Amino acid sequence: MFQGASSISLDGKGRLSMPTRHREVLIATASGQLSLTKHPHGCLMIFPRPEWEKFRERISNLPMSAQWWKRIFLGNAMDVELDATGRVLVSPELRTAAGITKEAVLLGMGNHFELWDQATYDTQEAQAMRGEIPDVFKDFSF
Amino acid sequence: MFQGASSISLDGKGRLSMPTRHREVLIATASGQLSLTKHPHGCLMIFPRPEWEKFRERISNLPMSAQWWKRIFLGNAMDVELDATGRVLVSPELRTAAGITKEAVLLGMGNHFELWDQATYDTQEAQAMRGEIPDVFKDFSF
DNA sequence: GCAAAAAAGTGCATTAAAGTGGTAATTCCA
DNA sequence: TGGAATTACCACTTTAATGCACTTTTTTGC
Repeated sequence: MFQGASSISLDGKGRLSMPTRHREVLIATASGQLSLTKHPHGCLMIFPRPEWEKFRERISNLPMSAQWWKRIFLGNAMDVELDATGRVLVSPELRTAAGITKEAVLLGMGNHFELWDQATYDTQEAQAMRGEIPDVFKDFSF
Repeated sequence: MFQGASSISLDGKGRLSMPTRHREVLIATASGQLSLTKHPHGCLMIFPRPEWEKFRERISNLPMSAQWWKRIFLGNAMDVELDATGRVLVSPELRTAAGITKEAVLLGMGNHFELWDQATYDTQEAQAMRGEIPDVFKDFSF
C-alpha cells in the first residue's frame, strides 16, 4: 500500500530514482519490475508489474466503443525494471505527455503511484482546492 | 503482447523502422512477416502475419451488413517483411490514407500495432481524454 | 510494342541521439 | 558530524535517423 508524496528530480537521461522507502516492497512483490503508462488527467501511472497485469486484463477486454481508452492506457504502457541503484527510465514519449522535464512529484496512491510534473501538479492542486467540494464528500463526516 | 508508444519517423522512401524491442518477437513468431491495413479510425494496423490470418478469417465471416468494413480491412491489406535492418515499407496508398508523412506514432495494442500520424494522434487523443471515463473503470481504484 | 524516363523500392554506410551502468558530489537527516 | 539518500556527471553501448548509390518497376511517348 503506497502512500506519501516525494519531490524527485529526473537525471539528464530522464531516469527516475525510486525513493528508497518504496524499493524494498517493489523488489519483494514485483522483482523490481514496473509498468508506466499515461493517465488522462495529465500525469503518469506507475504500477508494480502484478498490479499492472490486473489492470491490463480489464483494459484488454473492453469493447470497441472504448477503443480510445485502450490506446491511452495500453498503447502508452512501458515495462521497465529498477536498475542496480533503483532507477527506471521514463521514456521520452511519456515524459513529453506529462510535461515532465526535471522536477517531479511522486504520489503513493495505494496500489500504484502517480508521477506529475512539479509545476503542473502545483497548479492543478491549487485549482482543485479552490473548486467545489465533490458531491460524494458533502455528507462525509470527518 | 505488444504495448507502448514509440515516436518514429519514416525515411524519405516511406519506410518505418520497427523499434528493436519488438523485433525479436516479430522474427520469432512471424519470421519478420507482417501485414498492414487501414483502420476506420484513421490509423493503420500492423499485424504479425499469423495474427493477421486470424483477423482476416474473422472479418471474412462477417455478414453483408459489414461489407464496407470488409472492404476497408481486406481491400487495403498489404503483406510486407522486415528487411535486414528491421524496416518495412509503408505503401504510398496507406501513408496517404492515414495522413502519415514523416512523424508517426507506433502503439502496441496487444496482438497488433497501430500506426498514426503524430499530429492526428495528438488531437484525437486529446479529444478522447476530454470525455468521460467509461463505467468499466468505475470500480477500479485509481 | 518497345525504349526511355521517371518513380518507387532496396541495401548499405554514416551520423546523431538515446539508453545504460557506474561513480562522484551534494544534500538531507538523525 | 557521520551516514544514507539523492542528484549530477561521465564513458560507453545501443538504437534510430539520414543520405546516397544502385536496382526494379511503372509510366509515357513514339
